[in-house]
Amino acid sequence: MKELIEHILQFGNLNKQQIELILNKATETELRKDDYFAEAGSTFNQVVFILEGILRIYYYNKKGDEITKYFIDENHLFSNPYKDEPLTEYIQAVTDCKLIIFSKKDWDELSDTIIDWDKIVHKIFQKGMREKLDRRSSLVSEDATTRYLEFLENYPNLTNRIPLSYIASYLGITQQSLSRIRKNIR
Amino acid sequence: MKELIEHILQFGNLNKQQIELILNKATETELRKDDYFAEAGSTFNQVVFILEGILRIYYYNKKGDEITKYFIDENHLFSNPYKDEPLTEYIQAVTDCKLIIFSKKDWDELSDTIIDWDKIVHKIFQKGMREKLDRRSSLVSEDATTRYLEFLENYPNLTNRIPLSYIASYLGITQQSLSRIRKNIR
DNA sequence: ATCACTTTTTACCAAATGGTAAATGTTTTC
DNA sequence: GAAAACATTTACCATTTGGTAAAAAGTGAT
Repeated sequence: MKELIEHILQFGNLNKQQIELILNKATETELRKDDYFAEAGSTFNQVVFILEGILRIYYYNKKGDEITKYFIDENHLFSNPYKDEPLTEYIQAVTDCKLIIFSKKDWDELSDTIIDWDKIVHKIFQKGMREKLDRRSSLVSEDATTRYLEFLENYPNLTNRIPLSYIASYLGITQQSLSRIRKNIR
Repeated sequence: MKELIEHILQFGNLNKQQIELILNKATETELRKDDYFAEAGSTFNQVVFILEGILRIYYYNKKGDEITKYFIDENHLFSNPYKDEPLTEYIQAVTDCKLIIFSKKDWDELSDTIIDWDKIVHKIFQKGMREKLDRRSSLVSEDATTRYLEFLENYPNLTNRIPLSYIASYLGITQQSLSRIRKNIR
């Protein structure tokens, strides 16, 4: 659980008691490769920290293609930004995963006992959204080769752990195109 | 200022005193078409509400093309998600604008006197980021025609107020392509 | 090692988009 | 209202990407 606390401490200070409070509410769990953490149509009201592994968030467009919206990897927190609304996306384990989970209720109640909790949480998720937005922004305005190179920069340690087809669906191209691009880069 | 208060009230309750507190810190200002609200390299520490007009946020990619990251229009709040860091983007008025401005300091101090202020603010900006992310997501995975049609849905009342070249740079295509697409749709 | 299964690479042609340049249309300024 | 400045459309061809299909490479189970 050290990783989680270190992660949170980047966004604000906590004393030992407060850290205890947080850890008391945490539950560890695991996912196998290809398992779903959550599926479109369901709701999920949890806050999740990835100790190990990679998740991908994807949906289907009108043509029926799988579109990968983003990946989340080790040492990142995430939750459902659309609180009680049913999900429109699938959240799937790309590799085996170890997760730490909080119920949204427990997570929010921490603001009763930890001053600044709301501010810390705000910073954490604000940063997460910002990163996702910035990464996706450049996907629109560049050609496929550039997009792939930027993907390599943005997710340097994910490349060899994710099937090519997922990366292609993240970049908005076919896997054939991505394969061709890889070939031309070398 | 009514519009601003109504906007905030969508995200939480405020009594009359609290509304007063907020309005006391607000300053009105105007921008002319093509004026810059902020430029890359500068910092900006304000929270802005658009009473009238449209702003666009853009940057330059490696090739030197202007890339429009997003538009912000009437009745939306925004601030700089990268607090004290220098901007990498330009914020420009697409039309004449009327704005309400808070200094970041004043804005944040409201949390001393308004319980739940942090939570309300969190919700507001979370929603803003979510919208931007969702809108950009679909830009990656669809062809140019579909992207343009989605733009029309997402920003129905902006289409005729924004030059075609800005829309094209938002969609990640050339203005020639967009012109061709427009022609084919009719 | 072999088979079944999945993932990645190739190949071919069709379709979409980009680059350059010019023509047309619209707005602003004097 | 003419000239200048700016925005949009059109046209031509080059390049990139997609669609379909098949081959090759990789993986896991027996």
